[in-house]
Amino acid sequence: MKISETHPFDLTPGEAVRLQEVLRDRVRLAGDVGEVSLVAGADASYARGSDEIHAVVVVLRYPDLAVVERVAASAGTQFPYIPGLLSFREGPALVEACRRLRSEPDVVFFDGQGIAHPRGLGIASHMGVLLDRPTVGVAKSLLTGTAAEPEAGRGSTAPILRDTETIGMAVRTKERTKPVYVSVGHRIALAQAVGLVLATTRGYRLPEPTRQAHLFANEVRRGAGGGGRQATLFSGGG
DNA sequence: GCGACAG
DNA sequence: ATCTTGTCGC
Repeated sequence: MKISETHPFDLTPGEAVRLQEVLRDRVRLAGDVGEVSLVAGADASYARGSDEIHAVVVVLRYPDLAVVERVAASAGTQFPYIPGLLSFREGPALVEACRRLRSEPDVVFFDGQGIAHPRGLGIASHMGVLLDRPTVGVAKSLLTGTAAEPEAGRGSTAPILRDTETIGMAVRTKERTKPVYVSVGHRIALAQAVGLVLATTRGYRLPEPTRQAHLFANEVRRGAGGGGRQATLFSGGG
């Protein structure tokens, strides 16, 4: 996957905030992804006290959700986890993993917020701008904004509000389970983002692209004796 | 000033 | 995010 744009990541928290305020104006909240044939999930993993980030991207064919490609990249970081600045910690490894991808997914799901962020630039939006590709934020909890509890049934939604503005959607992907929080990353409409999350969920709380990325990231970390690269490709099995 | 706070 | 066994509920 081609990286459209880049910038330094070794910034101070203050510089990172200023960069977010510049990049947020580049985010596109609309866009029709059209016919979807490949959906990717990206995630990162790391050991408790470690600053070695293991990032992965897993590409699934849509709508059958067969895994078509997996790539991983590991990178050290000095940036700590600070709420609101997650992408400055996980971003470098994620960008490198994206760069190693041969596939051109129609949309990429990231673990965390899109525009449902204090400055409108969660990790999904940030990565979307750098990749210039449609991205969606799928978070397990809220960073900012409020949302009512969606109705009990799978597929129910409730808007994530910041004042009167809808910045995302709480989505019940599985009954009797806490909802996931979906927000536009870049170049996609919220309704289509929510539709894709529901269409790629199979019996678990998290959509398959995200879930598969989660599993693979842990696999990479466990087996990464400090190494850096690995990639796995699957030819179409249909 | 205090509490909240993606992963 | 990670550590970490069993356990209660569907």
